[in-house]
Amino acid sequence: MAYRKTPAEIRRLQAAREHLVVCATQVVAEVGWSQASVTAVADAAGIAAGSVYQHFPSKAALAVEVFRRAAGHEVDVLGEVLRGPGSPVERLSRGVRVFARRALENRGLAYALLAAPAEPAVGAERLDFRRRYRALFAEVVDEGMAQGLLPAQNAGITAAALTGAIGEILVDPLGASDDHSTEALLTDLTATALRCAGAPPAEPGPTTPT
Amino acid sequence: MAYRKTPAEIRRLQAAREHLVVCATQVVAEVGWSQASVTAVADAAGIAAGSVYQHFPSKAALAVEVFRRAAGHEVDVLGEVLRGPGSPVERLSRGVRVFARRALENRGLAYALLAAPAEPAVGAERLDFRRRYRALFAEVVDEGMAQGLLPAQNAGITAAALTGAIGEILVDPLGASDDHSTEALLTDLTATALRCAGAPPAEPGPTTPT
DNA sequence: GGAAGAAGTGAACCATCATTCAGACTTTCC
DNA sequence: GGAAAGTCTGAATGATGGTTCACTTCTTCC
Repeated sequence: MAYRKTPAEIRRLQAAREHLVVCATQVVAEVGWSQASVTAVADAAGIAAGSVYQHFPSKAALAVEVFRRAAGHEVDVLGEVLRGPGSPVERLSRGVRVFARRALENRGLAYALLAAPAEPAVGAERLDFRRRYRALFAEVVDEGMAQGLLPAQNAGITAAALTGAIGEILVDPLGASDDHSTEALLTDLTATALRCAGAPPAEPGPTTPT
Repeated sequence: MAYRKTPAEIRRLQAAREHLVVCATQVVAEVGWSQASVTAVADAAGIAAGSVYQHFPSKAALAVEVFRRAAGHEVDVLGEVLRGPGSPVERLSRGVRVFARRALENRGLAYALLAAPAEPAVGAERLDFRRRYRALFAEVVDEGMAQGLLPAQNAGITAAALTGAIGEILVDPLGASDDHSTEALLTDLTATALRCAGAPPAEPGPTTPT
């Protein structure tokens, strides 16, 4: 007989899928892609390994979904800051700060998104993700140049440098751990980013000598 | 009975080992760590898979050797430029150019060294490798500050930004392929790097091509 | 209530490699 | 020449981990 799923059932399935994605994201943030086996993820979500395949055709598909969600959110947040109010230089400054702060506050996830070893499907997503980040930064740099606030430069390269710098610091965080040194790190990083874009040096902030 | 290997035999074994490492490096540069199976590497070297274990106790050990060789050479080359003649700013400029040019000219290897997915043992080596790169850059930046050529800054972060920027451009090379755009890319990248370190923009004449 | 369809389970299955090892082949030394 | 020691081979072994599937449990609908 026909069997049409009741709305409640549909919702339940959606919720189960959602729960799976959320749990998988946590697992990935904690142990990285390479350790996030189907079994580990299923366990974390409280379902059997086989049930994962009710929601996704393969492990890779689940991984891509996890990545897209998390990465998309980060891009959205950064985009809002970079396209928000203020001069291009102010927005750039705030954008770098937000990007870096979010990364440092959820380092596991940030590392997974930016750098952690992953299967090819995720690697492809990551390329796109980085490209979008760079496009956002480049847009602001271009605006800054148009307004005469920034010197002539290759905005794409500046944007790549900003993304790379933040990623690099994430991977080996120079021993930052407590709140104070995190703040100092953010300040120094922002200063470096502004110099990198050629913005006139702001008021001298606290600089941690190497 | 005792059996002492004849000098010729010792040389032969050394050469075999050497040949294996060289071939493995080529394979890694071409297909990446993840595709460089023991069989693939052994085939490339013209020996049986089992013979790899005459020279290395495990695949990881071979991978580490491959990495150390290639990475060590890169660090040496960069170190020579950065510690060579010229003002800190000139050296920084030349160093970035050399680093980036070498990477772009052997992109497969550079990608393997800097970013490609790899087993944990190689990942650990890579951390060290990046740290050494950063230390070299930071040294020059510190010198530049000491001589009043560069503004006060966190040299470690600047160094990280330089490393990250070059790596980032490598991973997604902005469509550069022919010689001219590669040169343009290097020029733009060098300019970005100098800005990043806070070097006065109009200062240098045409930088010495490597 | 009960038949039919769908979702959930988890042990079995299977593909992929790193690693081993018994036997073939080579070199040393008397 | 030949025995001992070493090197080389490549198929067998073993571990890992994604995927499947026969079966159980839950939902829908009459």
